Amino acid sequence: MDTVKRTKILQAAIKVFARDGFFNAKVEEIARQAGVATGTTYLYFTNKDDILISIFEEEMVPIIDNMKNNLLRKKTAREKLEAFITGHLTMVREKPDMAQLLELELRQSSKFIHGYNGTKYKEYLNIISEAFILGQTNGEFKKEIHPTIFKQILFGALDQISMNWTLSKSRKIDLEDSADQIIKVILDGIAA
Amino acid sequence: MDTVKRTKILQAAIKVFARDGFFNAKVEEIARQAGVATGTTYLYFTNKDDILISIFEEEMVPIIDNMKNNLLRKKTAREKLEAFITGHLTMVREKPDMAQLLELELRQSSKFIHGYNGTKYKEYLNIISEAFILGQTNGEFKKEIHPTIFKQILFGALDQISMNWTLSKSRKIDLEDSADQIIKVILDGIAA
DNA sequence: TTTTGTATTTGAATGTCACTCATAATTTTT
DNA sequence: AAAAATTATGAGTGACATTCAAATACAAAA
Repeated sequence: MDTVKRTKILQAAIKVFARDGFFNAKVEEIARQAGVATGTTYLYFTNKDDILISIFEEEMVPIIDNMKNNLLRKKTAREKLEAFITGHLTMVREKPDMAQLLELELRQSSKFIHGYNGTKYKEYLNIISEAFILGQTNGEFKKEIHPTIFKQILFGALDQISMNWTLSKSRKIDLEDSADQIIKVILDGIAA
Repeated sequence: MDTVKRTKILQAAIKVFARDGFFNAKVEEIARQAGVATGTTYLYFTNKDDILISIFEEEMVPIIDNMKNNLLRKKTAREKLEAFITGHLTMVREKPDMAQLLELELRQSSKFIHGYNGTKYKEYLNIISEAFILGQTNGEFKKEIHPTIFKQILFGALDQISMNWTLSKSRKIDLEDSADQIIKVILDGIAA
């Protein structure tokens, strides 16, 4: 297994998917940009979906790493969750192409939506629940909220905001601002 | 424009999409189930995506209607938001096929994700922000939170939970329970 | 009723890919 | 350097979505 060639194909795929979208991207074009024949692609990946999912799994590694390190530096659970929220949105703002791939294109892959047990996806979400559990243990957070549900709530909120920003042509909404608002709502609630 | 035939095709499409998924569904099969020729489908819809989006737009009408009526009966803004949350999850539980279509298949449509200015989608989300604005006006909710961001936070959370439930084979998680948790987190925050 | 005109329907044909596989090129082993 | 094993190639195949020339149904006029 030639790792160099595999990586070349993945890098080409990132470009092509970002430019044309997953659906319109042609495997032939990915191969061309990677400097290999169409068939070669299928020696390294089982199909087009597999290319996309592989991009996800591999791009998530440094993202998860980075996020975990950042949270390590924070003392309270609240600070950790705040760091997750701002960190996620900063990532979306600074790497919009990658964000578009992970947020939008990935969801068009049938294989991803159904039956995909993405380890990296789970790992990313678990950063949230771990911080939350810490907060429950040390008395910062309410005990009656289930960590598994909480991580879905927070991630769902973040994801929706990110997606909207990525989709909006103008991108006039300030993501820093959105981060503050999410923090306020989720951590403090909306009651006056 | 034969409305009867159009409806027949849409009904057939709902069945086929629910059974085979959007991606695997064949237009020929939809036409067969509707009792028309393949080409006829294209007299009523511009393409496969258009069929799916039309289903969405039309199925959303009674859902939106029903939701608005329910909220009308509630007095406080908090009660309205609670009703929205439980209403949405009840719908997901009681019409899982339709939920799967609206939550999962729809997002695999490239046309829907990009550039789709879904009126009905917006209308549904706006129910949230209207209730929220009411709460801000009458002093129930904090004034510093932007209604547009709030509706995305709440819908994102709801959607994530719904999607997970729909995807999970076992469906062992109780959606009633999830509703309570979302209400607690979003309305009251997580601080102890 | 027949004819002429119009709107609707049909399904075979077309075009576009994802994916395969027989052949070729390259590398490794003997 | 020949044989064996591995890797790469790209023309070919099959599966649809979509189209469109021809057929059919329908309606209005004669």
